[in-house]
Amino acid sequence: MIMNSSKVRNFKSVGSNNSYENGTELRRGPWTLEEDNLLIQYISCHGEGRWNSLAKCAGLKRTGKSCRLRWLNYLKPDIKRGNLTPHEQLLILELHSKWGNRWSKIAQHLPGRTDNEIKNYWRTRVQKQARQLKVDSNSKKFLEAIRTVWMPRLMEKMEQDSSPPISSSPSSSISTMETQKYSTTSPVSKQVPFPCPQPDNVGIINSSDSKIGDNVSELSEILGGSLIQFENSLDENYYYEMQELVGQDISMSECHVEGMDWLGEDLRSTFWNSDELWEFRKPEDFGL
DNA sequence: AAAGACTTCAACCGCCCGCGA
DNA sequence: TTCGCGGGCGGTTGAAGTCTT
Repeated sequence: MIMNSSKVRNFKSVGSNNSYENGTELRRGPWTLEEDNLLIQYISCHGEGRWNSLAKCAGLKRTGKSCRLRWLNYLKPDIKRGNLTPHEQLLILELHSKWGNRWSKIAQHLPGRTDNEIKNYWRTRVQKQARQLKVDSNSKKFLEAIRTVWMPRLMEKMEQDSSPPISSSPSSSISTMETQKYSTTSPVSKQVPFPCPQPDNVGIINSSDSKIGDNVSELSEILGGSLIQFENSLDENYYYEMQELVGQDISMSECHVEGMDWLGEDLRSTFWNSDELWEFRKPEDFGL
């Protein structure tokens, strides 16, 4: 895709330090179609790398860094455009919980997605929710919320998108079982508001011939089995830990904190974008 | 319909690291 | 050993688009 010309930014003029030795002014700001073509053609002939000399040789009045960024984030043929799929969002949430702001590392596990895109997603979607909840996006409570609300919803969405409507085959039962582990409506997940990573957990997820099974086993592989077997969390000690953490009573049967329904009916009925997932985004809904 | 507020995301910046001379 | 360069990374910016009042 070529630069959207309707979104042209009027960058401030380039300062004296932004020029070649020969006095040629360097361009900044949005790339033109012509520049994109120059870059694409040059790379297709000579390959990537040596970005500074590449910029000069290709006749681009850009810094090497700018060329590199334009290529990697926008022009590279395998770049995937468009909204992140639920599976990709789930991966980002999980991998971020594991690695933090290591965007490029996270991006390595999302083919066609760039670190910049993932970083933007995190800042615009995830951190936005944290702001609305008036919690730090790295706080334990917010991470809980991600795990107990957002991720189960993503799993549900993944299943919705990928599973055949009804089937009595063994593979579909695996898919259903998998969904139950994250589903907000399943008895199990309702009882477990806060699955913590347990590295020793194995095989939460059976591989199956269904798409969701593939996605999930991929996740499991990437995360080294750190996804949670929700059943494990039914342990009483865990339950009390959770109580202490939230500082309120949690009903084991309803995933319900006194005075607040973690996953109220309204929420359960709302789909699908991430904002909808957080319909109850008022801080008090989290006891914050 | 208009104006202001908010969101998105491409692009830039500065820091850091590795490598070769 | 040190210096310079290339490249990678995470954080930040800001114009355009969208939403809300």
